[in-house]
Amino acid sequence: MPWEKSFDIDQAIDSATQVFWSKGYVAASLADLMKATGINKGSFYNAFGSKKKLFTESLLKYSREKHKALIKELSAMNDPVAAVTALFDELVEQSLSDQDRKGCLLVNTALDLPHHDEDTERTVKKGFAEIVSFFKDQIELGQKEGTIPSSVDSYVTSKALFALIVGLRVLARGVFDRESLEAIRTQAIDLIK
Amino acid sequence: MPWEKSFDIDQAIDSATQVFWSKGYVAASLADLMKATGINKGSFYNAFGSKKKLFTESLLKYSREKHKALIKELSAMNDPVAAVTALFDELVEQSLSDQDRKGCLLVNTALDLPHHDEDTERTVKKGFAEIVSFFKDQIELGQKEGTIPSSVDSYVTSKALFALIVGLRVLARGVFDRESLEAIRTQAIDLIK
DNA sequence: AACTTATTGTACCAAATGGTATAAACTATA
DNA sequence: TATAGTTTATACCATTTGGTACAATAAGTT
Repeated sequence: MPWEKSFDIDQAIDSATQVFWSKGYVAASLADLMKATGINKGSFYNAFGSKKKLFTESLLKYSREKHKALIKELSAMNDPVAAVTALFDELVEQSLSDQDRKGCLLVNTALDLPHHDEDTERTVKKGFAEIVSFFKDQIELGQKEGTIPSSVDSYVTSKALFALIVGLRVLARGVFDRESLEAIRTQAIDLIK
Repeated sequence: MPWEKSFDIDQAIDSATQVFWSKGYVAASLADLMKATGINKGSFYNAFGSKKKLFTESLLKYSREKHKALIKELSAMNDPVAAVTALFDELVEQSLSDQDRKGCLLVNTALDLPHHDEDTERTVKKGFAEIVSFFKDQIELGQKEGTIPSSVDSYVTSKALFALIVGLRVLARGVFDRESLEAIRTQAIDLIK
């Protein structure tokens, strides 16, 4: 085995993710991706096979590192109401502090789902299902603890909370200002009070 | 003034709208638009000036005819809870019956706002503001009537209801099934009960 | 019949698209 | 040192992109 790869493939995927994230799959050109990753065309196709395959890897890595990591952290709080509140707070702040208003890669991709393949559809659905489950788990945990009223329908409310997040992430891309985004947050938390 | 336009420009805009709606602005090519409208390239540029200008007209016409018309109709019901319920019902049914899963042109465009110009941003914001206002008006009307509890914060809840709609329209493009969409609807109505 | 305008078809444009091919240089192991 | 795989650079590919130019034709008004 001669000469190990001289560039960090993981870092390259991260750089590429930034491009897909801010431009979208179609608008992200090979030239953009090469520039961002700093990888030559030859090495690019040798390493990733195609633009599509790289996108798949980007999406998976994003889901794994951004989504799952956050959910895990929040679940560890062992305080359902605080965990849900923290998630909304985090997303509001994240959205407002991002100058590029990239939103969420999974949400952006979800809106474009009719133009993607089944692979992508599966990844998006799975990533989303994890968040809905997080909400459902937190609600049911809170109901056991007595911190969340038993009148809350965990099935209905977990899906609604998730829909609010999706709405928040879309509207944060240029329509809503801080005040309006915080209104969404306020109502969301109110759902489990 | 010789020879009036032989094709219906309004109908052409509608046909173009379908293309923008299902493919998105960037992915909608001139070839697609010419094929859909049945208009030759020469006439196309003579009539619309550019792809961008046609998109602007499409967006305005969509907002005018689809959004404003629906809101006006619902407001005329003079029954706030029923009007809000009807809006969510309508959107769930509309989303599920559309084979192409096009979603809402304004929502699709909103997610792409960072890549559009100020013209488009203004149109989207205005269209959305009208829906938020609709919710706010209905809530306040219901509170006067006594059909909606005064504990509801019309500012917060109108924005949250709108975020739910945006989430619903995104998720209806491939992630959520009927049951999940109806959960959003159920929670939405519960907000004003 | 003259004039004005709309329409159509075709040719053309430079630029960008995703992707392939290839040759040379480089580097680690055997 | 031979070898095998990685890198870079460049050239190339057909196709598509939005947009322009133009001549021919059609149709209504004066």
